[in-house]
Amino acid sequence: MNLEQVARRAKVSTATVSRVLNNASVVKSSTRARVLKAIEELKYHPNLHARNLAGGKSRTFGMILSNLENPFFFDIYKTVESDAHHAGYEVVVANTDYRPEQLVSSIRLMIGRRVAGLAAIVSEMEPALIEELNHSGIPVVFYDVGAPRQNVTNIRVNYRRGIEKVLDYLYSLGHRKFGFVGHHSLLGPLNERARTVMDAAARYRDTSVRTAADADTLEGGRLATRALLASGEAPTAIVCVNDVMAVGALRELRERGLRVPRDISVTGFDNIKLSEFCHPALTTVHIPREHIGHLVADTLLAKTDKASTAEHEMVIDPEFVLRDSTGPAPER
Amino acid sequence: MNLEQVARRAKVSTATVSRVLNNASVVKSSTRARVLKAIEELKYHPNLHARNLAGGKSRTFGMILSNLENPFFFDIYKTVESDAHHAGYEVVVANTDYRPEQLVSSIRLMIGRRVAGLAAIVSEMEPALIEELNHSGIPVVFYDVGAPRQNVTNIRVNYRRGIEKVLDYLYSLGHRKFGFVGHHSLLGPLNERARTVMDAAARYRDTSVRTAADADTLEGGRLATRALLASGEAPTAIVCVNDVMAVGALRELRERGLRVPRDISVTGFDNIKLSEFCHPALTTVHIPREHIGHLVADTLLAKTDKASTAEHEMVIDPEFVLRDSTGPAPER
DNA sequence: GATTGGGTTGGAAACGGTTACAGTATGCCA
DNA sequence: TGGCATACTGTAACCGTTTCCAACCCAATC
Repeated sequence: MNLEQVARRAKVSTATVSRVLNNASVVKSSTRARVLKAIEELKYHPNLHARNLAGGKSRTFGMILSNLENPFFFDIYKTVESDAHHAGYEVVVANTDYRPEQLVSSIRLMIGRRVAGLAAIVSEMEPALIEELNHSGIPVVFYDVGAPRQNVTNIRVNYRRGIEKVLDYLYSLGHRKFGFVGHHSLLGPLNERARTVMDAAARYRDTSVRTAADADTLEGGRLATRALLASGEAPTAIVCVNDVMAVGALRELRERGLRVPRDISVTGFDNIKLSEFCHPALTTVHIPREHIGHLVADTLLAKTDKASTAEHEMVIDPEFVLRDSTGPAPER
Repeated sequence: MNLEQVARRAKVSTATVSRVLNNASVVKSSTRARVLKAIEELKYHPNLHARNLAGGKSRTFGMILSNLENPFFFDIYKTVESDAHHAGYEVVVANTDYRPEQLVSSIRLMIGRRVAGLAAIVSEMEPALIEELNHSGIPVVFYDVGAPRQNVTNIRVNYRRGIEKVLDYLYSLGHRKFGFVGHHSLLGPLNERARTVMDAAARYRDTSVRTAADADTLEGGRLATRALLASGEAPTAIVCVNDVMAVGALRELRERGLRVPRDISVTGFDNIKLSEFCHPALTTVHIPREHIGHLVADTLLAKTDKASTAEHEMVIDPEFVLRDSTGPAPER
């Protein structure tokens, strides 16, 4: 089922069929009709691999994400996909599950596919990989990764500011003992997130912080919280690295008969839809995922369409969202 | 950056480089080393399009889902992806958002990609599309779609049984007025799900059912519940088409000061992780998504590897899961 | 020393499209 | 009637691989 068969059936050359398919240049309308009829009759579907190979172009963006199950990543993906689709591009996704080797193989795959652009929304990235990508000549957008480089746009969220807003608020409510619930990939020595909490808390002389980590899931949040409570004196406020884990934390606390926020306060991060629907609704920090998605899509499209005029670094300031999971520190 | 350049650098022919890449047949180890070195130095990445074209095979499965955001679909996807990856295949996903035209274009795209197999986990599918797929010769696995056909395996969940279990239980608790929260795509005339509720409820003379529908999201569940409560006498139990919408329902009820399950009962469907983590934990129906995922992956792999010996129809029986969101019907 | 044959390697034809370029037909004008 | 745009359409090279088949090398065998 290839061009030649269609051509034969329509009694034209493959070139003409190709022209009809790309509805480019001029084809006599009677010929076009004949070709379309043949395509229809044969249920012909052009081979995309051949097209990409011959055409040299790719109308496909790649997107690599740490955890598509987390609405934070999903929302970004969805926006990018929608924008790209609108512009005639399609998007293929890869999920790394926070596994570095998955990241490597996904990137290789994307290069092999000769995608027209790549968005990497992952928490950490080896410099060597960035180098490899750079060398491939594929336009790349990173989210939250180190130093910007040529051909690479970096979008970063001022995570530190967000955490500080949370801690300031909790401090003002009288909280002095904080617990931090994170996930493994965020607690590596290179990662700034856990450190941010420590640093921010350190601004106040009289505070203490303990941390526990697990996977980036509901269950993970629950287990981390359990670990946190099992070790030493209980905190009066639990700061979670994201909303999903915070919901897991809520569940563990409820099970232990602790009432939120009366007995203990909890905060999330990201402001995913669920944070508004769980009980109690989460005090959290809003990260404008749609905005980020548009930014990513715009950047990719701009980079492929013409010489890049796009910014090379964009910083986004997160917003504090007050809901029902935080309250005054209980008296002792 | 193509085979030829690598070949030139390693002073061999392209055929040899290809052999090294596919580590097939025999290549003298000294030659292989030379080639690998050249590949490394040039940061060469084989062009997958060319590979697929020349090789005629594709090591890629396609997967089309109604709503990847819903953990129900995501869990199936994840299992398939993992199994496929294990067997050396990759998976490309497409999300239809329940939009028929998206489904059509996704299928066309998959055919164009010449995927080695396709899993369509979508709620409805035009016969003409099935025909088109069949004609393409691509092995296909459907979930929950009409009559089985040649080259097509169908996996279906006995949804009716699940709903019946829920209604029987609620009935035994004294409930007589049910509300049904569904979503648009499931309320079409062709769809059996809404009807299932009606039918099952009709077995009891003294019941009444009203329905409301919205999208397959937290917000949708909330709005549908609101619509349900706004119209006439309130039901004593709300049966939701899936867990996500049920969590949305819980939220709306809480906001109205209705306590679950004291004032009103709520049930979900699917048994996603969240149903255990929300408050109150949802009484629901378990659908073995991992099992389904393995089934899908196994079927696809079996179909591509050899002549299909796979079943052509598999039916899965769902299990009732009792939790905290259901209780006796309140006295009037 | 010629023959044989296994282990390696190279040449070149696909795979299914795109596209630059050349060719043909048609209509219009001088 | 010949010349010449103009509007289509066909020919064939090329995109980057795989793979069949032939060729080569070299040691073992006769």
